[in-house]
Amino acid sequence: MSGRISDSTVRRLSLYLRILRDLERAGVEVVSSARLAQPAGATSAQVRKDLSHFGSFGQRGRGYSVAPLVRALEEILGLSRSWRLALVGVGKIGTALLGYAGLARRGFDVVAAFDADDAKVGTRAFGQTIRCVSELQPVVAETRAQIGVIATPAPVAAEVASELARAGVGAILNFAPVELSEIDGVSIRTVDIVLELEGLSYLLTEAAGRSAFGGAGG
Amino acid sequence: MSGRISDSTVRRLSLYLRILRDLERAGVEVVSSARLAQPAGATSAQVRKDLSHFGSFGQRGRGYSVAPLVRALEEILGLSRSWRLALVGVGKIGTALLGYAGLARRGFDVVAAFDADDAKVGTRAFGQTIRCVSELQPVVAETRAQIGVIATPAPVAAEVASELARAGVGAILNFAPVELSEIDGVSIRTVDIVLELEGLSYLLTEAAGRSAFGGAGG
DNA sequence: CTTTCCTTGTGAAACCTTTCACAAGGCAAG
DNA sequence: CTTGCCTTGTGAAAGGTTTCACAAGGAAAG
Repeated sequence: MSGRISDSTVRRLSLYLRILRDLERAGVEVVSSARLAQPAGATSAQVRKDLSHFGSFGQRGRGYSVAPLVRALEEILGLSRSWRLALVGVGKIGTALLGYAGLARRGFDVVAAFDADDAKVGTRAFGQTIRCVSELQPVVAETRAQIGVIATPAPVAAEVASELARAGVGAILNFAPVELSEIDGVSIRTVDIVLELEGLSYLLTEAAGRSAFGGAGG
Repeated sequence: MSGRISDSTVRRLSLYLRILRDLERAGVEVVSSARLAQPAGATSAQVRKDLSHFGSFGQRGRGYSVAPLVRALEEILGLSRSWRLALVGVGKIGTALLGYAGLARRGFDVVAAFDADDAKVGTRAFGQTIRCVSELQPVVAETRAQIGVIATPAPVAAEVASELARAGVGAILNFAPVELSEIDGVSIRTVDIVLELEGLSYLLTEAAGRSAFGGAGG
């Protein structure tokens, strides 16, 4: 078992965990790979293969015991602990993140918030005092935040990313619409809303083309 | 050329387009696949392969003319027009989206906003009057929104999705933390922040394990 | 016109992910 | 204990994406 695990597998594991927690709350004790796959939009074989990378969690002829599998997935994903987040950029998206109670509930605690705007620095928002970005390095180091969240305008995102890296974060979640170049020892994920919309635009355009020239119409 | 284009190819095309627009603004007239690949985090071969699915846009020995390639990509991605968005859920994320000027600038216009909270219904936010979700179907149909954006709590997201579909949208961008089941004729993309953070949690945990038991430490 | 230097477009190869299909094994009923 | 049913875990096959490597072709210099 366990070599290098693909990104898509890890994504699905998160999804399975979410579904399993719902089942646990609903009092379900045992679940089959098929039942787990359905709401995840996966196949039963995929569920079994994904889990098999980490061990044997099921029982043949019976299925998976929900509670132990929840604990196992939490362990695998590193969710049996909590993580400290440093948020950079308290604009619209940053504020939405600060106010999103779901983060803390799932073990992601914002421990510091930064902005470059002097009008915002020193004010409080959702329990955080906003600090100046010039303090980023010492404050992030001191709070030992492990994950940096970038919600700044695109032009400064790269600079902020390398400051976060130097301050010691091991991972960055980037909401700025730029592809950040790799930083050694730091895992980066970018969430790009415009990119998602453009992807949908492509699919809509393609569908329109098909119905006009190819398919059965509609 | 052109069969079924993969999601990752479309994503990269969006990225290329963004980079090309920057180059165009900077006065660059010709670009090689290598130069285009670098900021996209791709390889030159990948750029050429991605583009080759749609035709021949370059000139051997020279590269790609920036301006024509920008127009071609806009055409391919369906961005030479604008799209109408219907936003459902004007909470923290919904408000951030409404206030995000970047959307309209790139041709994604919010033409209707809905919420279930009576205290919000009738108020205005960023130029939109918030309407009651009970009006969703007629208003979406009337405004002919092509893309629905779901920024509601998870439990109601599935119901909202099928209402949007019935009202005639062809695509949905979902910010609720649920995997929506497929709807015929509707393309769905989910942006799930907690999932992204959990992915980073996995990578951090894995890295810690490696440095403790395997790697050179640090 | 010839030579040199580039860079594209693209089959083929390598690599990775998903799906298939079935042996292994457990549970329950009789 | 035996039979029938069910579900896992997993090699092998299929399917997809990325990378390689090079022929084809254009530009520029002499």
